[in-house]
Amino acid sequence: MDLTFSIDRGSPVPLYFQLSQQLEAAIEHGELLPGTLLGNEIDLAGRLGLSRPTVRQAIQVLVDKGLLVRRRGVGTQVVHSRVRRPLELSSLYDDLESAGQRPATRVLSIEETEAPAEVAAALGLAEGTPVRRVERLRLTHGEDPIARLRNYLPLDLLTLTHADLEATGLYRLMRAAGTTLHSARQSIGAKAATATEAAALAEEPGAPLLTMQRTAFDDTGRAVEYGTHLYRASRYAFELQLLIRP
Amino acid sequence: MDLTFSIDRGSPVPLYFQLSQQLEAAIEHGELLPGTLLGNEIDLAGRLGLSRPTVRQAIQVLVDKGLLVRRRGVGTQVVHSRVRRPLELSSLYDDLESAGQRPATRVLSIEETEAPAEVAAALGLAEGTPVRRVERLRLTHGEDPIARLRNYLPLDLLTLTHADLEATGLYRLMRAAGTTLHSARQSIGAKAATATEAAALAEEPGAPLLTMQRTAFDDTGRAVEYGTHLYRASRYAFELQLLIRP
DNA sequence: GAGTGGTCTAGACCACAGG
DNA sequence: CTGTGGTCTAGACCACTCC
Repeated sequence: MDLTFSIDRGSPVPLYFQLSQQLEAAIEHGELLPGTLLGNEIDLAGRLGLSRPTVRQAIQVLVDKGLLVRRRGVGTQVVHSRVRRPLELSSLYDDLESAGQRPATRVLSIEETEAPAEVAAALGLAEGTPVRRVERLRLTHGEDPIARLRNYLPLDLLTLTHADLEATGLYRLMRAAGTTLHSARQSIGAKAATATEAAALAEEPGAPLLTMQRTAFDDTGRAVEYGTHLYRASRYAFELQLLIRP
Repeated sequence: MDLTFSIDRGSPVPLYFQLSQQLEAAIEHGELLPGTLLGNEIDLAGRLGLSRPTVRQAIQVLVDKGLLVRRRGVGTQVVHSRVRRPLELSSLYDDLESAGQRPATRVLSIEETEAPAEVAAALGLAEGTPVRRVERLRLTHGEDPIARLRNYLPLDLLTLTHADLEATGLYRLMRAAGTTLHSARQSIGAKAATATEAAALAEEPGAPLLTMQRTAFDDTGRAVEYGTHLYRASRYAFELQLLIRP
């Protein structure tokens, strides 16, 4: 533990966050190897000119990320590799964010419709309430289709254009419109492709498809998006990492 | 906010945890309705005879669970319904824990084999290292099969018997043997059933199956279990809730 | 301007792990 | 026994939101 961390008290970045970022970088770059003890919190605080609660807060951030483990009477250790680069919300970020980079997006339609029962229930609206429906195709570099994405949104949240959606991704647009996504609930299943679905996705009828339904909630717990998506099983899988609460 | 919380300083339960539990119960029972402001932290601390950091710690627990939202300059609010009862790690708990309750388990085999490449890579062992392989069938009340579960474990972790596995579930057994699960990494996909798989699961060949591969890690980041499982898409879906980090 | 959460300090005592 | 993290206190100043 002869690493040096530098804390800049003039920065607007919180001290605990400066420290946690530098710790994370050191772990990521292999300067802190798996199993390494971090040294006790009080010494660390003294060396950095911080108080112990501030150091604890920094460490807690990485414990929450699964990079460090605390053991009472022992110390704080770097976790034994592999639990890295979480890909955290692969599905959600890949679907909603996707800044028009790797996978291309083709917008099939943007329409105002009356919410079917399933959608109304998910969004907490009355059946038949007008909502916006967006259908998109996700493609690999303009070639093979990967997924058909169908999203429903309340009308008052934002306005959508084909150009925006093909350039920027739904998530960024919602964020720009002032909506902060906070949590989401997903259900992942599988089914055999119907003839229509197969045609849209360049598969054979009966081919296995992954299905995903998601409801996303903002800050206040309001449902701001419901999506029901289809993925070609031959081209896509959901990666996810989870921490287990004791 | 005329609720009364009682803090017992004689209890071994941490004060912040006593408070967070009572808050959670109040929310769960509808005594604190969605949207309710909690009242500022300093007053709350004063009323309870606690310090502000302790109250903050209690609130933070519920923020992490997605039950409360903090807004600077505004206050702390109860989230607008629906984001409740997370089903948190449905897949993992359902698969590993399963105290022999709802879904029945039939143990097909427990064998010592040499780790194939895929398993060795996941567990961080050399290819060909001896490992324990467990195959189980998950059934609804002894009738229809739901899933075929295949797990690989290092030999030194614990010993397994058919009786134990049908009664208690792998997760509990590992815990009893001193292993604390800490995090897991999963991949969820889909495929068409082969003839063999179809026969085991009472499906037609070609029927869609959900596939899941999982590597579970303990405290120290050591890989302690690798599983590759098949679920009948007609009977099973993964439910999961995730929080989004800003 | 008033009120809120966000951050930070400098201490303290306790519970648990290990030799 | 010593050393560790776990909890807790009583303050302080700041940044933000809303009126």
